[in-house]
Amino acid sequence: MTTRVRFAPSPTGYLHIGSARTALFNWLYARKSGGRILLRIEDTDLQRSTEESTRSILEGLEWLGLDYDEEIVFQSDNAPKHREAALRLIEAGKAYRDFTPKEERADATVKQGIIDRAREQSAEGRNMRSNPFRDLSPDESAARAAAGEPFAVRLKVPREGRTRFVDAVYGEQERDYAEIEDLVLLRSDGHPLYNLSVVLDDIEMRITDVIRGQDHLTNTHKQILIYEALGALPPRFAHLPLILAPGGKKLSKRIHGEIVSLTTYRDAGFLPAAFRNFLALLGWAPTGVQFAAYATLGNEEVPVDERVGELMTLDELVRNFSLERIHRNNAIFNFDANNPRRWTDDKALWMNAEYIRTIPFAELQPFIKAELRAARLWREEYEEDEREWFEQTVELIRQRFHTLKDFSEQGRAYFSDDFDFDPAALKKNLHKEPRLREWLPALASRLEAVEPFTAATSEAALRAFADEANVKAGLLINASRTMLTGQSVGPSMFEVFEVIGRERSVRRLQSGVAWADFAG
RNA sequence: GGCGCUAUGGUGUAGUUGGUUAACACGCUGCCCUCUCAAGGCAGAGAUCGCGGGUUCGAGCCCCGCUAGCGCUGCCA
Repeated sequence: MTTRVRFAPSPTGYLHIGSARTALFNWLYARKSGGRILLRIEDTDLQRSTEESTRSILEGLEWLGLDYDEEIVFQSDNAPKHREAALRLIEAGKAYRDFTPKEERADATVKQGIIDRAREQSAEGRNMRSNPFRDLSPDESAARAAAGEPFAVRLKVPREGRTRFVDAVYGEQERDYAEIEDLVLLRSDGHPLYNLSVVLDDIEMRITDVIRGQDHLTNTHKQILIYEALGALPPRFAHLPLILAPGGKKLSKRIHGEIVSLTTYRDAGFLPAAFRNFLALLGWAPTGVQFAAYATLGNEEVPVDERVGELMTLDELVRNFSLERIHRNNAIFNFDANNPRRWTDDKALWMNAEYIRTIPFAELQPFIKAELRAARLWREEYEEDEREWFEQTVELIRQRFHTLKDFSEQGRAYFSDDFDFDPAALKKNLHKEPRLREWLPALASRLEAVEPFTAATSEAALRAFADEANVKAGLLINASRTMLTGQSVGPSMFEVFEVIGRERSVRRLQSGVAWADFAG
């Protein structure tokens, strides 16, 4: 039987990084086993579901490079079928009508209310089968319903027995029926509830393996009960450990903000491959990852079998993936909201930088193009006449960049004459030595005569000039860096000269802008 | 409260059927390289493997107890 898995997010917000990882693992498993991965939008909670959220989920998946097979299923479309199924369960004696009036609950306090009630009930020894309508005669039940009395439909959980299943990650699971309430299948307003809808849809979509967050582990027993009531065979289950915030707390939008949203990483200049790689390593690792990351991603000279580092291409992830290697303990996503340098997990940041400086230029190019275009720095020539120059420049600057944003921010001066000077750089490299105001234009004149204009020749010219003026070359070098790029840090200055070119270099060295607000 | 799950340095992880000084990556510190900053190289700090018992010649790996964290416990998903 072909493996069929599904990713089933509820569209009640952006795509959470935990959900993104669930999607990734489902995708990896499907591709590894030559099966199919389906997408189902669980929008049964009409109040909270939004189309915008659905769009953002689709965008997120696309960004991560996770495609899906077959048509998207919208769970709400199946609501009528789910309702009928619940009603049939009543006919079959597997469920019953509960005429208890609906209890209204304020959304903000539900959680605490539920815990409080559970605590009380367990203290006085709760009987999960105590609902007075459970044993109402079918005739009376039907009569009251026919008279228009509203009712919810509850599953009639057998009095004696246990559910059991073997989770691919967590192993054997068992639960006594006595611990499971007669769960509601259908609300009194006719809306089918999560557990029912999931089971019905998974059956209809012929899902063979359900891979989802560990928060569903204990609820799986309820779903198994529904499968049994329906006379259907449950799929295999694999639950994933959760991703927690520092301190082991739940990672939530309200407390942690945009850090949990996948789009944040896209917008912050992450390469999808890098973030995907990072996500894959949260709660999973290939056998014996004990080798240092191999030097170059996508380096064909490194035999595939020896690539067991942490840096893996999509193909490698697929090849190495297995449910058995998934951990059982929750992972902590490390970040420090008060530290801009560590706004997100260190390792994610490192991995992105690693990808940016090591993937083949051709793979990186489209992302840089998009970034420069967004910053209005892109020129079509970069793909035609100036293609070589563009590649040389990118190769030079990407070595020390961490995100795609750096290409339009720190790297702005390479693509535009309109760039800002870092005040700290001005102070440190220029204003400290007023004589630079004379030296730099003089240096510019020397450079004008250099032929050809390359890193080597510009270096020779600069060093000769330094000797004659009796200044340290380093002083001129650092000053030039600031004049040419606006910054105090960057690639080797002579490489920068070559890439910026004679004309622009000379102009920038002669420019007075950097001295504009210099008082001394 | 009940039930379930988990527990290796700050974080992510490796630790094969129990066997010598607990491994890798990120981060951190120092040095080298050097025109700056990265990268890279070298060196280093950081873990009594949650705690307490037990089995064993020997336990991070097995057993028991405890603790902590997380999850579920809804006419939310």
